[in-house]
Amino acid sequence: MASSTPRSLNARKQPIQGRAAVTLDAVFEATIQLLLRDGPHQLTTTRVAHRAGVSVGTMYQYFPHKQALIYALNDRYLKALAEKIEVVCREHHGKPAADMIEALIDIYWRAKTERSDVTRALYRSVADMDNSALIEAFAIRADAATTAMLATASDTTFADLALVNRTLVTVIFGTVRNAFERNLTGAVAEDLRRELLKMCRAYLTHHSHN
Amino acid sequence: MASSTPRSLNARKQPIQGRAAVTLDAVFEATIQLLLRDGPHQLTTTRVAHRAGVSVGTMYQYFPHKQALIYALNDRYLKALAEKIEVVCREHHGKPAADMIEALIDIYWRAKTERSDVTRALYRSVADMDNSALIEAFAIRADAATTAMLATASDTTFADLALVNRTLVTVIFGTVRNAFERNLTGAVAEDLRRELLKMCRAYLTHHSHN
DNA sequence: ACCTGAACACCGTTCAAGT
DNA sequence: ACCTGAACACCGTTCAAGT
Repeated sequence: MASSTPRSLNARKQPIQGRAAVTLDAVFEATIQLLLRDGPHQLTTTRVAHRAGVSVGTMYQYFPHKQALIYALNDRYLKALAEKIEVVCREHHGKPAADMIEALIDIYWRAKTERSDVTRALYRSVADMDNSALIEAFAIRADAATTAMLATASDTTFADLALVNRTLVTVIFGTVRNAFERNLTGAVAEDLRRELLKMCRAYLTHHSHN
Repeated sequence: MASSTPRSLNARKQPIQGRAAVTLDAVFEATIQLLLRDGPHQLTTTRVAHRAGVSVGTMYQYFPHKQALIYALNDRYLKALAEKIEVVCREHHGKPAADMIEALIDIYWRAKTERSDVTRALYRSVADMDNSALIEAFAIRADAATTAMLATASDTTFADLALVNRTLVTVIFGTVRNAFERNLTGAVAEDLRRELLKMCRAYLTHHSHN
């Protein structure tokens, strides 16, 4: 009884009417813009509301608190990313395993790098919030997509598909994140990416040898 | 001239006298305890000061603002981690490359997992703060230690040591972080760790073949 | 020389009053 | 039915007053 129930991070209501959807879009847009321009520390509810052209009270109709707004923003981003991964995975069904891995590295890397300012802003915004549910939802979709893909590899069958898949996904996503955090760019980043691919391929070869 | 100079994240003064060092320790201890118990959102300067048994004003003598406190906390943690890595690397000079990698994975994994609550609290605390300087300082120390180690491998020489080293370090650290973020524990985590080692070894073999 | 804590500006959140 | 924004509690930060 001593522990307080955490407040829900879900949005308070769904945009059912068109007007509400427009309002929501404006709020999201204002949030990301302010996040990019001034950083998470300067992101206040008043400023978001003002930039979105609504009152604070209206914002609180859609988001029960500030964290829910940031949560929703990250949710949007991760859902779009999961979508991209699913598409690429589907496109590579039946291809050789090495090609699959290359495509996976490629899409994830590009998605994070294309708008590195947005990626960075979102990474930084997410702190001080319990984002495990977001991470898990994303991981489940990504795992499903890559597992389904790997199962159809034209040149390899895996004794333990789930294990190999989890390893590859964790290594790739983790490496990209870390490379990003370390600010590796340009030629250095390209080299790393090539080496990551080599590494994954060496792992695949090793597994098909067992 | 339009951009504002960011406030320094460095501590305001160094603890020169013994009393000050004690005070600083109390503040750090209070911070980590509150972070663990209530999370970063509930971490207020008033509460930290109260728990540390000092006044807010005193805290502001040592830290120019709240972020500097969190920055210093993470700095301590990363310096201790770098220290551990340096020790392990030194201990493995002259060993086979595969053993080196195993030791590196082991120490990093253990350091993050041993007090997973602390690791998680620090990850979450760091947001909304520019931590790139911290990350970079840590990366430089880790890179130096692992490069020096790999250069002495008894069974392998590397055509491009810097590249291989950067790849290994980025992959390992990134994977551990991602595994951690995905909340992989117990047998699943153990399996992943074993696979990560296999993968790094396969990569090493591939490189010595070239 | 160092510490204190009331005071200030501003933030997150609410809710009575508007339309 | 939905929106507004003044009001409230509380936070980060300062600084005159203490020792």
